[in-house]
Amino acid sequence: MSLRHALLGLLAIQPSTGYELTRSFERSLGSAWHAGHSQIYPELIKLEEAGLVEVVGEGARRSRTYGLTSSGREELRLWLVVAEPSRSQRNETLLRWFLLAQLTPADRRAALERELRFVEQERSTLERLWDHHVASGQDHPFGPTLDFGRRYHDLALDWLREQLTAAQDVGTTGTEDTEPRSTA
Amino acid sequence: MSLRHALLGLLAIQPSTGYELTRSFERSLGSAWHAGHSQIYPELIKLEEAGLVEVVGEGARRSRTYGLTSSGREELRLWLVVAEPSRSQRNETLLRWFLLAQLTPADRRAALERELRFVEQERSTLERLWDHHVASGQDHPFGPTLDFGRRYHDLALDWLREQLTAAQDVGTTGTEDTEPRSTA
DNA sequence: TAACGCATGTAATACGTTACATGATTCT
DNA sequence: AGAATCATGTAACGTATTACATGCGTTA
Repeated sequence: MSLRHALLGLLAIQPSTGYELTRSFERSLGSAWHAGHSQIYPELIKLEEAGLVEVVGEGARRSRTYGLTSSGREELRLWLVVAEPSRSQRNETLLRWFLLAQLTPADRRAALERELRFVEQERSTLERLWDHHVASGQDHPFGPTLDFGRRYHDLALDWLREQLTAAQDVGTTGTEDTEPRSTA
Repeated sequence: MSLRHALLGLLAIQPSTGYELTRSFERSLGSAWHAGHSQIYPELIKLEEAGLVEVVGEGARRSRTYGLTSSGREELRLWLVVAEPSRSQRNETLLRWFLLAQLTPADRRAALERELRFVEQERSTLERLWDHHVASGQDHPFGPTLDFGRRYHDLALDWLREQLTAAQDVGTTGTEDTEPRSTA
């Protein structure tokens, strides 16, 4: 039940509307957790019924701004410090990377090049955000997160480039270029 | 629908029973995707009905070994090379790390120390697996995966240690140790 | 023969995605 | 006035988790 705690975490940073939370998932928390508005609005109502959040303001277009209650803050603390973490992950990108070895060298090169372009794109987006963060001089709560993302993408780029080099060596040293790595 | 492709990928490495696939998720693919046996057995039946896998052998205790059919191999190829990837992720551990900034410095230190112990443990397990892999001289399909995991864990250790140092500085330079970073 | 690990299955519940649906406000 | 964006909601469907359930084969 991590959606609940992701919402509490975002509301601990600042009170927000469901709409703003939806964008925070896309912009700040996307690499750790994903949720769309159709999940967020019902969950906010459940959190309110449970007394963990409360409406702290209403604005234009029927919007409600939610904030943490003290028991919401305590629940977040318990989850982060006391509760036994669940370590299970789902990362479709990583799944793809780990299965690329099953392709022919030609297919593998094509797939690796697509992944490289994707990661390069993401990396440069993060660099722009990072520059902006540094220039602002603000101690934004997602500063460390941004830095982690930059380093992760650098690692991913190195690894993908090595895999691509390895796949190119196979394809240019006389080995058949159309045979799978393992004929199983 | 990545479970389907994760299974096809594992069966591309070698034909396996549902039980073996369950363990592969724990041991090899755990950092990319998770699935338990109660999901795997029904999915294997659906894959068989769809003609993507077939029973290639039966063993003791009613076990069936499944292998890829040629259309299963083609489906895997299409997914890896042609299909538009879905990039959404869920990583509860990362979610926790990104929300730690919302805790008091004391709580944050406690949580970071727990995370450090966990990652150190994982890292040493990977090192043992890596040593074994290198010693075996075999070109195992999860060799690159293992290497990625080692580097990722090194990055995570660096980052966590930096966060811990920062949290300790806050707690030892006269600042209140029991106040949240942001009083929101 | 008891315990353990292998091997499979299903039912109930919870969680997540996609599609449908509506209306308010701002900008051009 | 029309388009874009803000802002919320729900229904149907698909996926995942937890708990329950059974039986075979090996080893101590």
